Order: sequence, then C-alpha cells, then structure tokens
Amino acid sequence: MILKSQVEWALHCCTILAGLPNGRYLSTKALAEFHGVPKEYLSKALQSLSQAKLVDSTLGPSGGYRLSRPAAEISFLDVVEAVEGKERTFVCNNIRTNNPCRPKSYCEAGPCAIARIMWEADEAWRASLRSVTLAALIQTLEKEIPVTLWQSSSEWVLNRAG
Amino acid sequence: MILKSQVEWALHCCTILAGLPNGRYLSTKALAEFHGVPKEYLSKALQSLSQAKLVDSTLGPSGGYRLSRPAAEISFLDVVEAVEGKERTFVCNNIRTNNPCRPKSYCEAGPCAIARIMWEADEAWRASLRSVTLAALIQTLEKEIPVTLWQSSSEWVLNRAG
DNA sequence: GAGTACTTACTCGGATAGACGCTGTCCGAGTTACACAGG
DNA sequence: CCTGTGTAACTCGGACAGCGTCTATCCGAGTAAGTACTC
Repeated sequence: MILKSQVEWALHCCTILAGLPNGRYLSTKALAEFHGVPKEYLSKALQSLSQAKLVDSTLGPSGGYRLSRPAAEISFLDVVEAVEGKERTFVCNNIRTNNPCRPKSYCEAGPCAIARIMWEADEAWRASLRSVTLAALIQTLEKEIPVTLWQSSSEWVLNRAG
Repeated sequence: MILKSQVEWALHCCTILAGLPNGRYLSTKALAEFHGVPKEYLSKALQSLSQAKLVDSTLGPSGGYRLSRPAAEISFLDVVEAVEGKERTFVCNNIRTNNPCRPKSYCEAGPCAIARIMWEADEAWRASLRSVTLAALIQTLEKEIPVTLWQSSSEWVLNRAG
C-alpha cells in the first residue's frame, strides 16, 4: 500500500503555487520543468487538484494554475485526498457473514469490530495530515533552504508566472 | 491506496486462532471454509504471518497454524505489517533535486520537509494500530456477538482443530 | 506384540494467468491573449 | 486610431499502451500422523 507519486508531485506543486504573488498563474509546463517530471502526466495531478477546487485554472497564453484559497486554509489532507480520493484505506467485505454457524435470520448490528479499529487508525492518519497546512510547510522550508537558492527559485518561477 | 483484502483475512484468521485452546492447531482449509474465501490464496496470507513469526505451523495431518505468542502480545500493526510490509506509505523521490536553480555543489541536509510530514502521519497510523491487541479485539467481540453464535462458532472450530 | 512400510493430510514454495490500477504518452477540442492587417 | 482576424499558448478531457501489483489457481516437494502389514 503505497501512495501514488502524483501525491508527491501535487504537494510540491502546491508549495510552489503558495509562493506565487497574489493573482498570478503558473503553467503546467513550468511546474513540470521545475520538478523534472513529465508535463502531460503532471497535468493529471493538477486536474485532480482543480476538480477538488484547491486550485483555479485559466486557459490561454499566460494561463495556468493558482491556489484558490490562502495557503493557511489548505491542509496536506486536502491535497492527498484530492489525488488519492476520500475512500478509506481499509474496506470491510464483511466476511464474517460467511460464518457457517451464522443463522440466516441473524442481522449484523453495526460494522465489523475489526473494520472499526482499522478505520480508527485511518482517521488518525487523516487527522495528522489535516493538522498541517501549506502555510506551515512554507514556514519550515524558509528556515531550511539556503537564502540564495530560495531567492533564485522564486525568481525563476516569477519569470514564468502569467 | 487501499490495503489488500489479505489484511482483512489475516486479521479475521488471527482472531479465530486467538480463540483456540493452548497448543491446538487449525488448518488453512478450516480457516478458508469458515470465512468463505479461497483456500489456496488464503494460504499466502497465512504464509506471510508465518514468515513474520506471528504464527507457528505444523506439517502433516491435523497440522495447521496457531499463534506463536499470547493474543495480548500481538497488535493489529503486527498483522498489518506482516501482510503489507513495513515500508512507509509515502516514498520521497527527492524531486526537489531537479530544481533548475539548484547549484550542483549543494547537498541536501536531511529528508525533504514534505516527506517528513507525510511520514509523521504514517507514524500516527501505525501508532494507532500498535495500540490495539488481538486480546482487546476479542474482548469487544465477546460483548457484541450473541452468545449462541459465539458458542456454536468455537464448537465448529474445535471440531476441526488438530 | 514390535517394528516397518504405506497412505493420508497438511504446509510450503514456485509457476502461472487474468484483472486492475498506476505510469506515461499522444492528440484533439475549446479558450484566451497577443500580434497583425485593414479600414 | 479602432476593429476584426489569425495565431500561439495554454487547459482540459479522452484514448491508449506498458508495466507492476493484486487476486486467484494449480501443482509438486517435503513432512508428520495414523494405519496396515510383516515378522
């Protein structure tokens, strides 16, 4: 059970978009070039973000994507769920109903105890992702990344932002 | 990103094995019949449990599996990791190194900030699974399952235990 | 009655095949900004 | 200078193929318990 690489890409792209000046857009091409990933496949991830209403898109030249809300209001969970979907990581097929001793009249009350425990862990994972916003990520990045690299990167991005 | 159905099967099988009297074995065939799943494929899940040293196996007639430790010392995480592996659910491909502005001399210090956050959530998931033992599961099951069904099931199992 | 060979039932591992999702590429339709030509 | 047309750049969506993983099945090798058979 491993998350798609699109999740990684989407998170990195959101980071870049969060650093964009208000109202500016950045194209898929620029994002793909910056991260060294295939443009056409990256566009799938961005489409997922767009469908989830996390980013706005514009057509035409100097078009592209921008965050639809402030970075402080977008959590990691938002991005992960946009790409991976909101379904739980554990699905219960209710195999307990195959128990040969089970009377046909018997009707289960509530979900399987095993499923409940698995879903609880799933919720813990989501809660952890929900607690971190893009703004918080950028704050730690600003501390970790050398100033020169940070500046040259935002300059690179700005030159391509429409 | 969805867990294999083998995880569900393994958890249910461990529950049955945990209810077995000390030293008794239960065969793959009986476990498969009880849960209504294909015997040969279920055996893969049980082999994973065996490789992870969660269960002991015996060959020959009246052979099968039993827990290798008390149910109170086996957590959900043990079972899940036995089947799914211990790898983290998020893999960092370090695409930050593709940044065109990055000087070649520059060497990253420590893992990517995005990966760290994803791994923290992964750890929260695992911690939640680690906190629940098979013994605790059985305790809740005893409360929820009707006494008659509980008894007839353990009788069914005992008749097939070697 | 004691010892030995045989049968049976099971685990374990490898080989195999289909279904499905992920990865990655390609192309066409639609949209917008900009440049350019004509009045 | 203004208007209209054309072009370029981009998003979006669908179609498609390759690949690995998950699901599922089958078979053979090895092992242990029980049974029959021999001395």
